Amino acid sequence: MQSPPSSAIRLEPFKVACSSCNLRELCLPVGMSNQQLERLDDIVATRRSVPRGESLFHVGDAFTSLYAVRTGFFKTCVSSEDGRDQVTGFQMAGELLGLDGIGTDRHTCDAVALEDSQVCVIPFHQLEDLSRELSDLQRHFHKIMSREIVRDHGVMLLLGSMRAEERLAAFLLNLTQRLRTRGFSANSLILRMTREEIGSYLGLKLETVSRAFSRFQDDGILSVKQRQIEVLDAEALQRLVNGTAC
Amino acid sequence: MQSPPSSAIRLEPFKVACSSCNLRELCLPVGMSNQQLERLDDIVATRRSVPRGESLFHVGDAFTSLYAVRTGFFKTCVSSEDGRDQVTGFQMAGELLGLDGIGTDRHTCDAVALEDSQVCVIPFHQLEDLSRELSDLQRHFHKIMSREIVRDHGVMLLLGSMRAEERLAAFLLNLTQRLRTRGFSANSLILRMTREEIGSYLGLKLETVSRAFSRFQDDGILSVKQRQIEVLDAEALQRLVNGTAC
DNA sequence: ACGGGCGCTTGATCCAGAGCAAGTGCGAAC
DNA sequence: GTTCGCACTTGCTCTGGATCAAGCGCCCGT
Repeated sequence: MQSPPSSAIRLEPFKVACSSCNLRELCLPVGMSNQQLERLDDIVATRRSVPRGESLFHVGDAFTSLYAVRTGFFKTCVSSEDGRDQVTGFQMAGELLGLDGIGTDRHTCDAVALEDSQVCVIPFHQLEDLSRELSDLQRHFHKIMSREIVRDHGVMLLLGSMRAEERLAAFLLNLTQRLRTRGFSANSLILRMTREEIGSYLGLKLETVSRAFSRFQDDGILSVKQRQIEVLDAEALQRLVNGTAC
Repeated sequence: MQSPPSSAIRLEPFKVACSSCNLRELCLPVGMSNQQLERLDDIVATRRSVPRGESLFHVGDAFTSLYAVRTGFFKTCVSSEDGRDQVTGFQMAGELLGLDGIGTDRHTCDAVALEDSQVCVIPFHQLEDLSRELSDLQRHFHKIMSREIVRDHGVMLLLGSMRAEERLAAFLLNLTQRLRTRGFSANSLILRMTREEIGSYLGLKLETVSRAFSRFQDDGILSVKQRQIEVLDAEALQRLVNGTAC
């Protein structure tokens, strides 16, 4: 095999074409005209493959680009001076990674692929330049950043005021909602992350997550076979999140 | 008094002039030339006064503008379907409010003045238009949004993995840091919010916050007289946050 | 000056979730 | 196919913070 140097990370310089991407309606270029899409295509010139377990970027890495997940699944995590670790989010196809780096020109979290993944590389300064010309692009980019802030507020609400089972219910509903948007079944999902990663995201220990899964199974709300989850009673999950089931 | 209709909220249409504002180095127009500042002055044409206890905006309000705090102090809070409430942040002079509204054209949180306050009204679409012309402004606005995301990640870390006293220590260090940036003493501060609001922000009950304050006072880390706080040993606070003092 | 109420403190008890420990099962490597 | 290791489950105990309850003190309005 005449493969590139033994780096786990491969750059693929061939054309990607936002204009023909089936994630178009989820990703950055929502609602842009074909003509505008061609301009975007010019700057989104490379993909990058990230094997399971590898990082797309690390805390402290120089920030140059945003990344749109094409295939696969990521987690982002921050850590404090002492080794404390916190998963701040999970990203699936069509979602953007790297917004954290804009503020300081350095990434402030790690982005780790939870399965073999591929991302589109979006050089940020070129995106800024282009968005000064295309107000639709500018508008949409601002909306994406704002929604990220709103999403984080939701997680803060969850972490600050919900009990363990409520947190897990909210998490599962959020996942199924996002899968549904992507055309997948809303009732059957395969978790890409460990119990420990779920726990970190939800501010719980892995045993607590495991117990909550078991409890949901006993109550007939879920069927749980390791990472294969069937949602049997989505309404019950919703009731839990709403606090109605207290 | 021939005052405007008995609304608690007053609009003041006279000129504010970012170019001569002493918050210039904290607020939106960081690092802009005088010529650029004049353009910004044109769109930031009004102030708005918000008396203590009143809201600048509510969940569901149409989003039209960002607000820069000129004087005073705000909290932002979100709430879930059931009455659960979560303070998502506290904003002081020079900080921006309203970024949450961009994503959906509706505000997703309440912004409440914790003391009589005054904000500059920044019509958002005009800001977008201007930032398409002034790349420095565009760049800076993106940095502000990104930093907000990074800040939220920090809060998630705090809520997800810190113990009560660590959370309060982190909160106090964050406050003193921001006050220092504004030229105030780093060791003496007056809290603008109740124990309950601190607790909501930190995912704790007000009794726990109160106990943590008492503990810090007993340990000689703080002097606490109601809302008047003296930081006697900032290093001890830092050690707590770092987990070194476990 | 004084009365009322809200915000705060402090004590006592309770409990959800952490921590610890002992398995179990599945998937990957040989 | 067998072995190894990691992810997960489950039981038991422990504890940090919640909850309940009582009182205090400061500020504000009269």
